[in-house]
Amino acid sequence: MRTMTWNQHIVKKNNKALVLQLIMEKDPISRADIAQVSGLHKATVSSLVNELLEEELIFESGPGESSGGRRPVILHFNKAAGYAVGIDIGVNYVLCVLTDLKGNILIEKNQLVNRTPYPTILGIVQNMVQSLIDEMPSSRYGIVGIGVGVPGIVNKEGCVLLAPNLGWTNIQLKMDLENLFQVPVIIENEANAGAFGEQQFGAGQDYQNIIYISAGIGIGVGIILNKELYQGKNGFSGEMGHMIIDINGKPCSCGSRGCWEAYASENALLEMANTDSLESMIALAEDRNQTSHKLLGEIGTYLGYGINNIINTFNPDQVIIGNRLALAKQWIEEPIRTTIQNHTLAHHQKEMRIDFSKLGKYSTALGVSAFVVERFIKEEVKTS
Amino acid sequence: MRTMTWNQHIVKKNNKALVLQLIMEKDPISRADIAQVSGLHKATVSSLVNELLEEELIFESGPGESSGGRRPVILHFNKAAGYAVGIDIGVNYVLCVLTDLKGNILIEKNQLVNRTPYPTILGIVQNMVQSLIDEMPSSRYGIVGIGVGVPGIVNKEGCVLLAPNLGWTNIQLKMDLENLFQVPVIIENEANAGAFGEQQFGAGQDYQNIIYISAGIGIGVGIILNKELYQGKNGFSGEMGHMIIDINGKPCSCGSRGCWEAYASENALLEMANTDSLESMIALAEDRNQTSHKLLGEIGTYLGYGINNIINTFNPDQVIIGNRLALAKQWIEEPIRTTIQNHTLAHHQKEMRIDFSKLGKYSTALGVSAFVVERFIKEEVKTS
DNA sequence: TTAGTTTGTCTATCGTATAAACTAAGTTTA
DNA sequence: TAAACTTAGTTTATACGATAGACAAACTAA
Repeated sequence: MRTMTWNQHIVKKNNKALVLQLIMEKDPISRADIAQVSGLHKATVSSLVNELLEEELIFESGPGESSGGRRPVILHFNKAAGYAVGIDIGVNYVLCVLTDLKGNILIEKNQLVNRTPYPTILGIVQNMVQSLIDEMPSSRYGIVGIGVGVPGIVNKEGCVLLAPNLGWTNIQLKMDLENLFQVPVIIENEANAGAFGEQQFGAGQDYQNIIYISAGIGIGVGIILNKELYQGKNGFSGEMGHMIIDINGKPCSCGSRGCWEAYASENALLEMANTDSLESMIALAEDRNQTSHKLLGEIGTYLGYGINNIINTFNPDQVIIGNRLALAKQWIEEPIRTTIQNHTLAHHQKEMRIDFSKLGKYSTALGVSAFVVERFIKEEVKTS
Repeated sequence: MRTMTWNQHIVKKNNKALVLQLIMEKDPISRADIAQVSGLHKATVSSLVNELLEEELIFESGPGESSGGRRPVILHFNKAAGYAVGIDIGVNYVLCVLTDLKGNILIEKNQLVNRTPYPTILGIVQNMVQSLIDEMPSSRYGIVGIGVGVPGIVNKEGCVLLAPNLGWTNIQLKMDLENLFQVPVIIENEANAGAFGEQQFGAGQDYQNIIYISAGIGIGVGIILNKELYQGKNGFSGEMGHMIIDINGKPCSCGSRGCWEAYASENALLEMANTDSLESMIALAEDRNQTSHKLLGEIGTYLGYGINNIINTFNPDQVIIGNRLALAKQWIEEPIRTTIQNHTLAHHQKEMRIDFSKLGKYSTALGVSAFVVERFIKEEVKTS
């Protein structure tokens, strides 16, 4: 056992990370501002900033506005120092984005697929990533990594243990992609990635404890506590789609009964409606079709039951509803809120926000891209 | 805004805390061992140890066994440097313990109460604590604090917002006790405290992510993630007793329907059995009374449903069942395990432990006492 | 002009961890 | 039994990073 030990190197590393983080967050910022806001001495800031300049993680632009004395030198985060690839593998699509270090999408590739055996998907991914790399502008660090979001159970070693809707078991996705592209690869569950995406760039930027509900064909949940993703012992946390909300309820494909996702997922909706597309349901509802309206409302209510459980469990700052069912916001928001009001403990409702995804279909891809960038920054600041 | 900044003082503080923690954990330990296991240089260890000796947080005993050279000086944690008071306020009792800094109980006071208006309870607590203080051995730091576990919703400012089974609302318990005894006071939800108690001294000592189920008159849950208590935004986390497990189920006192504690708590059991004591139910079961046996089994099954939800949500290392229903371990363990096996996702079951409380009725009192000690140690190491 | 202010750098100093020499006290070996 | 080796712990010198404060640069205000 070798416990965490503390020395000056750690101090420097952390201060450097702090300075960089401040520059990233408040982009046009001067050395003096950093010193004031961080509490570090201006000499310390100066030396750390100079190192970051040499590493091209930041750059200077001309002098800024004077506030009664010498004009400050304005610093910027060099979001183009490298690029990250974020991939969202869905049941009938693969979405692939190239982002800069701030999560802006530069290039986007989207491909529909009808069958999902692993070799097929791996081939598609390989082609998409290769074409992103070919089109990518040149930069100091190039591709800093590849992130992939998968609708299934992923362990901490980047192996997809089970993705029922893709028909995958024990897929060594991380290993395969690292062999193909020789860059760090991060594999995450799609809901975990979506949670991180919304927390970094979307609806959850101002909050500490966020539960993100990925309500699609199934339901998965991403748990952000104290701004960090909680993964559980093996990385399997958030399988709340298989939370029992009806002990005598209908059987679920997982072998249990009364699971939340058997009532509140897109699949459940389509089954109830006996139709085959969420979009057509929404179109019908917009045409004032009473049945569609009612069914969407029921889905909202069922979602509300599960969210009640989430709120009473986690006492979060915010619950974010994302993925496909967020498209039906107009029809499900009201029943969700009503259900919460009627069931959830009063103290837990105070100051608690329920929001819908802001990133839409990009939540997952941007989330994994952000994981990649985070790892890169941590590694870069450390080794110098 | 003043962000966390890093300097040498922090380094020293953390290293000192690390050294102290190692001494606490591996009690008979030498300076050389600490250096090896921590990775710190032996000179550093030596100087930190000397400071801790001056503060009387540790002490030396004679030389230990030689391992081929000079004999090491054995260091011990001075568990008698001060004492903590842990109080568990239940619906019909107040339990009050005096512990040393390692959580050993020196004195214990137990008092049954039949009604629980706040002034009455406060008076009882005051008397009990005062007599503990009177009987307490003298020590360098004396009483380092008082911790109280309460069956209700406690905010982070130590105010009991709601304790339905005690009939309390908005009780300024922390303030009142600090005024009475002039020492730091920590108020916590009973389940949170129990979780911490079991993690520190009981069934959960070897695990990182633990969910402790306090199954008593109601059900509360304490959440330990990465060895730390998770409290949520306001401190209200873990109200999983009011997780809906049956959407069309029976009404609960909270105003909702189908709450877990309406099915799996002691209250639920007594209602089903139409009797008034868990102990008599258990006695009957031991006399091979079929009805009692069956009812206890049903409670086990219902507990299992909720634990299923917990495991799928948190992917914990361990679930600990504590409080009153743990007394019925013999009758409920089997149905719990069967329910999990039949419902919970297979990957989540692997390496997952389900255990029963080891501290019994002391979980909560020892938990709050441990909170107090933790705060004291952190404070002591910092200021020097 | 001149004085004051703000930004940023440079130099000296301080605090902490570390390396290495050293002392202390044992064990092993010839 | 003495010499060589081992291990424990301390002392002294050094390295490294943050900080304080002096300083220079570049601006504003009067």
